[in-house]
Amino acid sequence: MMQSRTHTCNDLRIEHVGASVTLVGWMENVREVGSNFAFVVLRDFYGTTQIVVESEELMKIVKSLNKESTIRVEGTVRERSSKNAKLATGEIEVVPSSIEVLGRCRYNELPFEINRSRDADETQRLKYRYLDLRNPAVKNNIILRCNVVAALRSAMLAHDFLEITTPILTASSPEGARDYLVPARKHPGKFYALPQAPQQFKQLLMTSGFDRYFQIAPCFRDEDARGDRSPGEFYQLDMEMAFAAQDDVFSIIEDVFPPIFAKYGAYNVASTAPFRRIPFNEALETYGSDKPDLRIDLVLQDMTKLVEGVDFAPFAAGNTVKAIVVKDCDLARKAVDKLCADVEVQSGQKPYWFKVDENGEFAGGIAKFLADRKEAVTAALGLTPGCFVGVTAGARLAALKTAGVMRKMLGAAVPGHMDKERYEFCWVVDFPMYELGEESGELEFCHNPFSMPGGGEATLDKALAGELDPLTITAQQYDLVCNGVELSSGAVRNHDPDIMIKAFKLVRLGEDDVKSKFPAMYNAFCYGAPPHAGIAPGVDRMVMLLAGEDSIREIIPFPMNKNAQDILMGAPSEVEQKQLDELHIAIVSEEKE
RNA sequence: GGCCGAGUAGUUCAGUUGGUUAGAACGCUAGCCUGUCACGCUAGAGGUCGAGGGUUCGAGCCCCUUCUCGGUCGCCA
Repeated sequence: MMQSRTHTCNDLRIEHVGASVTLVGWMENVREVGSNFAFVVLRDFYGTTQIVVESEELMKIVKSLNKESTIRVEGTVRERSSKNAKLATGEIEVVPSSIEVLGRCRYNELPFEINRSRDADETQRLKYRYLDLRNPAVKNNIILRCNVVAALRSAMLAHDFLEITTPILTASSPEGARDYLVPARKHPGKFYALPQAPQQFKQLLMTSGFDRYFQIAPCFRDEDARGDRSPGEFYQLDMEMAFAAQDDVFSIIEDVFPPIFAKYGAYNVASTAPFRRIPFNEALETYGSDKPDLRIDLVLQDMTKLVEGVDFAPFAAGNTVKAIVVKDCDLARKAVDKLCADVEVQSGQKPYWFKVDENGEFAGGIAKFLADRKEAVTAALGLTPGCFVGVTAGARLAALKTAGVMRKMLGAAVPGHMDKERYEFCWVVDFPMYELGEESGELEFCHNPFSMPGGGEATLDKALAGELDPLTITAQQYDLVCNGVELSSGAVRNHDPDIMIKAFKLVRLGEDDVKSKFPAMYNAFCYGAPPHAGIAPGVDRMVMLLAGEDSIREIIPFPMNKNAQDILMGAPSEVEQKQLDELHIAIVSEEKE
């Protein structure tokens, strides 16, 4: 057993003094403090241990090695004459009798210094991810991920959920995100698709009589990346419950999540079960977002009526005007301008502002437009000297969303309005079932056509009879939101083929469309389906929140870059003509305009 | 695809109004150093300033084009 070790680099303590030990690991650093005298820092997965080299012979070996080579050290544990309290193994050192080279590092200069890899350029880090991951600060996020997944799995099993895997090669689905397609060799011209989510399979499992299903499910969507959205693939804690309603799903999640956040989170948990439930419309009106960050204590106020008749174009009749009042705000003019510019970049709409000076007078920004109604505005918004008022105006949704962006930025910029170091959960409920398509102007499904409408069949009947505006129909659909991050989306499903047909009829689709678009599910539901509901929290985003990271790439072992490329492995790549031929695929060169 | 930002030594960055030989820190190489632990000291090597074109007596800096990366919007039932 040549490469076995007696201890890890985090094991040895003062009580081991005198023991003969064998350690293996990476040569992290060499500190030469004299001729034929040096301290070698040996690092393995578990920690670091100091090796003291005192002989000419061993010094020769060490000097012949580049840092990050792997070595095997046999020697004796000795008490240090100068101890290092910052290190777990800081009271001892190992005096080697032999040093064996296991894996030579061929380069004396690395692409980045291991312990500072997080400062390196991201492309560089991804290209040398195996070196990046040697950095304990990087590696720890992956360990955290493993622990969280294990905790989720055991919590779900404890709640009597069965983990069932579903196909990775499946059929392309007509709705939703862009699919990743896989050509079918045995079926020229036909394609498999990688699942965007196991949605239909889990609903089929419910129909099959499995009462509680879950899966740490890989999902594939060919859509562009974001800071909190990895391109290509991600993992969900996908779950579904038969004979269940919204509250059943909520209570499982409220049972499973808080202990895991408490144990593994970077911050203390703030929310306890039951989480706050905020109807979609209220979330939009109060926070300007359907994923409100409840760590921020600022709320939106409506001032549409207050500014009626004001001669300022954005306040024109028909527009919605929202205000965010920040008390005791001492943002400098420069900071205000910067904040407004940032809001405009993120929301695509210009925000406005004014201040209340120490005499209660309006000053700066759009103050002059409001001078004639100072008292009314002061009273309605509850303004006091020292207030900063952010104002947004425009079409209702645009004004609300811009205000939402401004709320987040003010919360982050003005001290005292956001306690970052906690987790604030809430459920956003009662999403609208339908919306008017931006291009078509026609009624369309807002989100998931599989959701049960609020009020069920009766509501749809009324809408079909023209007695009810379909835009007021809510779906029994819910989002789990934590710190302004959409952790999860779920719904009570529509398990009744008749109600399904009616739901589709409202968007001008017939029974045939339902059957042809979702044949397996439609047919299955015709054989007696249980009412069922579920949810699918994103594992990557959850770990990101727990790790306190801002980029999703920090918690993925081998992430792709923004452009969905794996720099390390060189994917996507060209393939051999033979492979294309087998798959009946011809590449058509892109025409340049 | 739109908008914004970035690209200078192995790495992270600075580089003034366009003006001599493009700098620093870390890393690397060599030498010195027997208690360092971000070791220290001395010396040294290391640059297609992303690429292409233009303006100019002169471009890292100004203009145009282009590539790459990041952020953001679109997109993500």
